[in-house]
Amino acid sequence: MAVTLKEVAERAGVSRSAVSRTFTDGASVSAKTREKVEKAAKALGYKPSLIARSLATNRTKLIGLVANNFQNPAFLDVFDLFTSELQKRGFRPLLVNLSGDTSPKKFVELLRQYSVDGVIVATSTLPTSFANAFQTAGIPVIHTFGKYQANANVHVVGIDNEHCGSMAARTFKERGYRKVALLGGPESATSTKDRVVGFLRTAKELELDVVAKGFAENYTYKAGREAMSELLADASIEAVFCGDDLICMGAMDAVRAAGKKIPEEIGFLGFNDIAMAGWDAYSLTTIRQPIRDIIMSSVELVVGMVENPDRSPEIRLFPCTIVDRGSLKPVDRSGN
Amino acid sequence: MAVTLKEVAERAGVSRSAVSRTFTDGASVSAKTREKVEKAAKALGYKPSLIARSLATNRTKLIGLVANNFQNPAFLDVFDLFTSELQKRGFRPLLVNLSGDTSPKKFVELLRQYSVDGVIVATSTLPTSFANAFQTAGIPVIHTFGKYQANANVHVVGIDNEHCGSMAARTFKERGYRKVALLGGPESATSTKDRVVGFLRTAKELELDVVAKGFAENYTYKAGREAMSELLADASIEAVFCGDDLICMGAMDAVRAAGKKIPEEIGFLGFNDIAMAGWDAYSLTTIRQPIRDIIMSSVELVVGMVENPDRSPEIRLFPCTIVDRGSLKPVDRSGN
DNA sequence: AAATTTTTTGCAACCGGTTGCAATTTTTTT
DNA sequence: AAAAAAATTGCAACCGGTTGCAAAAAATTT
Repeated sequence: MAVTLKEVAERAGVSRSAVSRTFTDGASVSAKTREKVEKAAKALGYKPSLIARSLATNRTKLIGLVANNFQNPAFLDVFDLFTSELQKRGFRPLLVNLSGDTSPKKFVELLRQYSVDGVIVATSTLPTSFANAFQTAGIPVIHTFGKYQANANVHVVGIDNEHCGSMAARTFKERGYRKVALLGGPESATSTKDRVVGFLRTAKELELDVVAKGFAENYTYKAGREAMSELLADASIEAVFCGDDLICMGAMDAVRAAGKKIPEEIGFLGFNDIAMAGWDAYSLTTIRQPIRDIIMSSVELVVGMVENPDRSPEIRLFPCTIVDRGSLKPVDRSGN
Repeated sequence: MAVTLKEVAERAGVSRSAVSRTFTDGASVSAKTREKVEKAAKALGYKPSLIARSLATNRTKLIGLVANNFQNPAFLDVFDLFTSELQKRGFRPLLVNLSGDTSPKKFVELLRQYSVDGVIVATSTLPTSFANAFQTAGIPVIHTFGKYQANANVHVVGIDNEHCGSMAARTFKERGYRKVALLGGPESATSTKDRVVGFLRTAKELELDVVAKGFAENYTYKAGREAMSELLADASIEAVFCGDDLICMGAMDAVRAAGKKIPEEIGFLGFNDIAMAGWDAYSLTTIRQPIRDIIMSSVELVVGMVENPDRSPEIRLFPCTIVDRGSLKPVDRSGN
């Protein structure tokens, strides 16, 4: 069906190698042959088969993108950036939907069978061992949104979750809140754990009173709403730090349904800065995670690893920033 | 690096063909040989290389998924369902991000080079010629969310947009609205055009007064908000039919910012039923597009085409339904 | 113009599988 | 038990490229 190397070679009156070389960069062909080949190729509509090339070179230009959070709007950016950035560099994403199934083995096998050149594991809800499994199998891997570990043996790109938790506590202090609550994402996520640690530590240092603590079952509006309803029993909560914007919006609506005003009676601080956080109906003050930087960096790293597989593991952490909208009181200038 | 057929054959003491056959379903091998081979394969950790297989069989089990709307939450479901459904059937999605670039040629080349077995073009904002280009190139293609055309030469899966527009008009009539407005998505999208046609036709039949008409530049909250601000000049609007939930939410906030109450002073009818439509702050009455059915059907079709490429083109349209929440008045029972 | 160096070219083997075909083995029929 | 039919097996060619190597051609040096 498709035109092959051989046909081009025949038409151009050169060897198959010559044709191959004109389509391989870095290979040596004289200007004359190149011209003949290109003419013949154009006439025939020839494009080299990447499959055949992959077999011969043992490189596929395919990058596995494994994710398990297909329902969070934050992932729209992730998909958009990943795909367009890989595309720009001549690679292609092979999407793997992990939902539910978390045993690494199967996925390592799968991606190995497709001979992907590298893998980006984009999730914080999976143990670090998941990404490591690829490493062990000899597949270059980046753990995006992964957990920072001093003894890293895998590239990690993300944020310092502990520091972000701390930042949340400091923000509450600045705004004059005393009795605060924590409404985290799934308790098993490393990102949640780390933020909790940072938040509690700093809250203690600043003498904030953590009067309630809860976790949403997953990163959804509904889970946030439900978890908040339970927390609401404690009437003294002045502000809530949520582990995710979606959860936060659910929580806000639970609070409003209970007849409380935001931010007058209760304040909210979200996490991620998804598009909806800017919507009037929520106008959420939130901690922005620099998704763009994280993705760009991950792509750069994975492509780098393909070129140089035994580059030593790196940790890249990006700073988060507060995006101030209307769900927290303004900074308290009264002194204290 | 990886274990190959040959090594397994040697260890099992059989020919390479025998090994190949035990890993190809439908091939004939005796129970005895199969056992020997499987044992050797397990011991060696062998998995057949899909690349090599692809080259030999001219089948890759890769399905191109081309999309250009990575910012709409409606696409979260699309990605989730597509990937998991393909996965279930032993295929894999190769994602193509079209953002901006709309000349088919380049993408046909690209997907052809990767020898994808089929392509799903998931967009209503591209001319039908885009999907046709794959068809012409001999690549099985499904145009999901595509436009119904009597003289179809490409599989189309989606909804009857004209009918949905009509449905919107009827809904307004039922609820007792007279002066209505239309706030469509991008004017160039076939889905928008069709909905407008259906809406206007039925509005006329039912003697509704279409007092304003506008189009958002793209499927975003912001575009919706801006477009609505302009429409708002016409003070007589009683209800607005929006071409997309995101646009609709933007429009609602524009209206609220102008001090009008929803649904008392102005009603809204959205389109798609994204998760946020159910959020308390919007509680949007909307026309639900059965994404799940559409995707499942698309996947089934594309896989079907891979097996039987000259299956004749089919149109599959699924019914939309009204999801009644709080952004429209209840049905008017007063008689007219 | 001959000798040397550099560049270009084609040959042939290889990447890791599949598959048509003929030979062999096993099973069924008579 | 022999003959016929069916199932299994291995050989070898093939899928469509790449690449090391030696020969040939071109460019440079003497």
